[in-house]
Amino acid sequence: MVECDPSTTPSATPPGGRSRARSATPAVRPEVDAGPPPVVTEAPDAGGTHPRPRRSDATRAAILAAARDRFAADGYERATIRAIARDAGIDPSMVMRYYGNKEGLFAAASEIDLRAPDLTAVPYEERGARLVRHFIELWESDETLTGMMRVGVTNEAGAERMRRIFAEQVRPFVDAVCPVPEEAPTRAALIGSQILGMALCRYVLRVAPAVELSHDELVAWLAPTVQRYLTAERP
Amino acid sequence: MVECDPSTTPSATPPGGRSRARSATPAVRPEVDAGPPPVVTEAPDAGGTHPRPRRSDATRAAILAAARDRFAADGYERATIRAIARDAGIDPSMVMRYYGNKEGLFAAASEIDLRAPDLTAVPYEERGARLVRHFIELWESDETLTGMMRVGVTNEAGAERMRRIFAEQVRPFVDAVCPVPEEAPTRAALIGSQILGMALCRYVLRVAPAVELSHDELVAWLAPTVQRYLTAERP
DNA sequence: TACGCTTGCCAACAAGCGTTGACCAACATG
DNA sequence: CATGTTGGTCAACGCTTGTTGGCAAGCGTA
Repeated sequence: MVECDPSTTPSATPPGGRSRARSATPAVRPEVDAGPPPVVTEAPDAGGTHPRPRRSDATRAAILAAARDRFAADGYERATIRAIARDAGIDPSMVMRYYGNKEGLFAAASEIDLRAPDLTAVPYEERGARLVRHFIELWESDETLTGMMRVGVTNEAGAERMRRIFAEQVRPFVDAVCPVPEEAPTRAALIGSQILGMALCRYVLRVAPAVELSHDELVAWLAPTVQRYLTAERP
Repeated sequence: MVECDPSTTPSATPPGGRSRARSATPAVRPEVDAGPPPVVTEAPDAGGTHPRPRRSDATRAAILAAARDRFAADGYERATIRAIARDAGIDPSMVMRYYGNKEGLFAAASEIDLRAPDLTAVPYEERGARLVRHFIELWESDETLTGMMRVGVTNEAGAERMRRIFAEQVRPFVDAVCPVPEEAPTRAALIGSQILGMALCRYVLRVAPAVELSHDELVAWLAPTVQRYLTAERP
C-alpha cells in the first residue's frame, strides 16, 4: 500500500516520471501560499520578495504539479485529493494543511500564463497567423490548457478563472492593436471563440478531422478568421 | 458488472416516444404523485411501430426529462441519480430498473437532433448566415446543447456522443453542398469549431462580450467565417 | 539537554455516491 | 377466486469522497 519511501525526501520533482512530460511551466512558484490554513501565523516579510524558504516547499510544489496533472486529465470532480496526494507521494491531509481545501488547491493550481505575443511588433497582415500559431504551440506544449477547459466547463470557479484569464491576458493584447478601444472586448471574444472552439474539437473532443489537420493547415484555415476578427471593419 | 438484468427487461431500447422533447422540458410530473389514477386507457395496439404503451411510460419520461435537466446543469459527475430521481418524484432504484445504470441513463438522455437545415435550398451566399442563425436559435431554445457540451468535455462517453452527432448530423449537410467530397469532413470540423467555440464562450463560460452580442451582430460576425469554411477554396 | 515549531503519517469521521434486494400494491389474466 | 406480472417504495450494502484531529519524528535554537 505504502509506496512512499520515508528516507528519501521528495525533491524538486519527486513524483517520478508518471505521465508528466511537461517542463515548460514556470519551475516553482512557492509564493502561491496566500495563507488559507487558519493556523498558519503570518511570517514577517523580512524585507525580501520571498518571505523565507520553507522546508516544505518541495512538497508544496509536488502537490501543485500533481494537482495540475490531475485536474487537466480528469476535470474538477473526478480529480480527487487522494489521487493528487498519491501522485505527489504524500498524505491527503497535507494537501488540506497547505491549501485549505479542494477549491483552494484548484485556485493555486490553475494559474496560467498564456504568454501572448506582442502584436505591435508583427506586420499588420501576419498578426492573425502569428496568433494562431502561438496558441497551437501553447496548447500542445502541455496539458495545462486542456485541463483549464475541462474544469472551466464543469466548475463555476473554473469558469471564473477562464473569464479572468480572458480579461487579463487576451483582451489587453487585442487592445494594443485595436484602433477603436470599445470594440476590443468584442473582437477579443470572437478570437477567443475560434481558438477555444478549435482547441475543444481537436484536443478535448478529438474530432477526427480536426485532429488530423497539420499545424500549417490549421494556420492556413484559421488565420484569416482571426485576422478578420482583429482588423476587419465592424459589420 | 451486471449489465443485463435477467429478472426484468429494463433494456433501454424503447425509451418512450422517439419524439424529441423539443418544447423545453415537458412538465411531465413536477409534483410528487399528482394523483392521476394510473389507468392507461391507451388502446393496446394503437401504434403500429410502438411495441406497446406501458403504464410506466410517464415515469420513464419524467426520469428522462429530469436527467436531461440535471446533466445539462451539472455535468456528468455532479448530476447524481438521487437528484434526478428526486426531481422526477420517484425512487432512485426506479432509475436503475429502467435504465440499467448511470451510463445507460445518460445514453438515453443524450439523444439530440440538431435539425440542420437543408442548405441546398438556400442561396449560395446566404448559407453561412443561415447556418449561424439556426444554431444560435437551437442553442437558445433549451439547455440541451449546453448540457451536451458540459458532459462531452468531462466524460468520455459524452465525447463519443458528440463525435457521433458531429459525424451523423453535421457532416452530412456539409457533404450535400461540398463540391469536393473529401474536403467535407475538414470543412465540417472547421464550422463545428467556430459554432461550438462561440457557444462555449457565450452559453457555458459566459464571457461578457460574447454574451452581450445580439443575434444579428453574432450572425454578422460569424457568418462570413462559416461561409468561408463552407465554400472558400482550400488554402 | 530540553523546548517549540514544522513536517508528515495515520486513523477516523460524516456524508454522499451508485447499486441491490426484499417487500408491497395494484392490475391482468387463468 | 388465485396467480403472475408490473410499478413502486424502503432500507440497506460497499465504497469513495473531502475533511479533521491526534501523534510521532525532525529540526533550530536556547
